[in-house]
Amino acid sequence: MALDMKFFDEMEARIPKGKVRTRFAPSPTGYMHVGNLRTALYTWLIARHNHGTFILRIEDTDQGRLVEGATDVIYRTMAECGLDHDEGPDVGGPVGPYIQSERRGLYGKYAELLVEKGAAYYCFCEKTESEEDSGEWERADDPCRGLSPEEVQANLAAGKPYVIRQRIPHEGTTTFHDVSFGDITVENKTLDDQVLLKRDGLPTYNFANVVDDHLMGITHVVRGSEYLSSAPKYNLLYEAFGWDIPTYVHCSPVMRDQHNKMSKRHGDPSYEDLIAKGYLTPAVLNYVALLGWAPKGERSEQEIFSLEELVDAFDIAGISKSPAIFDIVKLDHFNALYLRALPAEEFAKTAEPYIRQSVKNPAIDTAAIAALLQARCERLTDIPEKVDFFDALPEYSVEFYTNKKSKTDSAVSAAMLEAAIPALESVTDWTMDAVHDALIGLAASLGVKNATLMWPVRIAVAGKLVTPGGAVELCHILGKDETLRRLRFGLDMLRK
RNA sequence: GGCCCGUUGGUCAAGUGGUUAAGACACGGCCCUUUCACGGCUGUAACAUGGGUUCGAAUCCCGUACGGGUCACCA
Repeated sequence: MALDMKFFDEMEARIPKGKVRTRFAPSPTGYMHVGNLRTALYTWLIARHNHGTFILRIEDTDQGRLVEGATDVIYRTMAECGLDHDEGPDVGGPVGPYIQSERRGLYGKYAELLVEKGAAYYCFCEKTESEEDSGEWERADDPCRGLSPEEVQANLAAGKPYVIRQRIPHEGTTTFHDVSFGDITVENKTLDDQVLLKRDGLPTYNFANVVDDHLMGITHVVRGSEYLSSAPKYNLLYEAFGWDIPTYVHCSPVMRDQHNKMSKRHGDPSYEDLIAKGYLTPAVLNYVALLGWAPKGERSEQEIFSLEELVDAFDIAGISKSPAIFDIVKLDHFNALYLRALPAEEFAKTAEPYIRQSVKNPAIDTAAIAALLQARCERLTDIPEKVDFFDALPEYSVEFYTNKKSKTDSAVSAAMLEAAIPALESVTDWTMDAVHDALIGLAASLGVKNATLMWPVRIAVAGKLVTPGGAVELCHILGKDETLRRLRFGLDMLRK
């Protein structure tokens, strides 16, 4: 069979040169887990830091695992995170198509080219189960490796189904270089003749990657460390084609604990889950960036990074070799920081729906509540539970009135409420200042410390130990009538 | 089992032959405060292990242990 060499030359001619080009290449399996997001981020950062091009490519060579709507999740997540791409299925570009299933014709041609060059061969064997499943570790040479050209032609002519396998040399070693792991050398005999082109004519992940990364002019390949051990085979492929080898950046996995990767199966949160749980996108991105990467040198103490700052600071050398455990508690901390850094109006707007989940009373000023909440909230989803008492006073225990530091117990609290009620009744203009002055003045005239009066008032109006804001703020937001009603109710309770 | 990789406090991590071994989260204490929180100060806590090399090793070499990855017509 004669290969159309002009075709290959034309493909070569399309490849952009000279600029950094990176790609995020997810499989549309319907779930953007944290490790994926981190890979996307790092890949994007390398492109942006170097004023290069960022490409989105969809790897859908496994028809069996396709999930409906999965590509939309990818597009949406990338857009929400601000990880914009310059080339991709939706925006096009010079080296498309950007969906592997639409490139299917290509891979066969390149596989045949490899056969021509002697670096691959046709295999007509039945599908075999994996060695691991069969319990066999020793792998014999594939019988088709030694087929004569005539035998191959005969099988082909007979229409026998086939795959194309890579012909790995039995002798020698292969060394490949990774930016974070350095040089890794393996003996070729430990590598096996992996399938390049599957029986269905679609390429395997490994082969599609090599072909597409080359044809798309990718300069830096960022991927998980699970691909580390197949990397030597890539080198052999690149060498057989006579192509330049891109820079490899392998990243260790994001773990859920010491032993397990983050996974859907374990119920670990995806990006979308985190957002639904009340985390802010920039906080998630900031935290994820630091899971396996740290700034070097003088910036090594910085932890808070906007996306722009990351673009500026990101350096491949800072990528860690060892796996990092995802710590939701630290994410909480980052989220709290981002929540607090929001302009007050924006926080109020963001928090409003969460406040309204439990505060239905239209007379209650949600902006005032938001102002109290901003410095005391780690997750937006914590809000409804924190503010539910504004609508309805919860049932609470008299023991709440006893607090050592404030020097209160039931008797003292009763006396305080008894004094507070008339003092607040006489406040005509229910402003924050007026309520404040009335209560502080009362404490002074009673000769008790502020806390001794404030504690029982706060308990009576909120019915909770922990509240957003102090007694004065809560009374002010609740309004005069409701405040007095609750104080009287508390007093009754204490008298029983 | 073979091959490959990794190992600094509970967690994320700085550190590239000479440091009192940063910083952050979490945890404890103190201060501030009308509670909680915020903020400020402060404390506990680490170089897996055994050998080398070196005047000197968290840093370099070898072994051991432990962990991870991979050995699919999945990615």
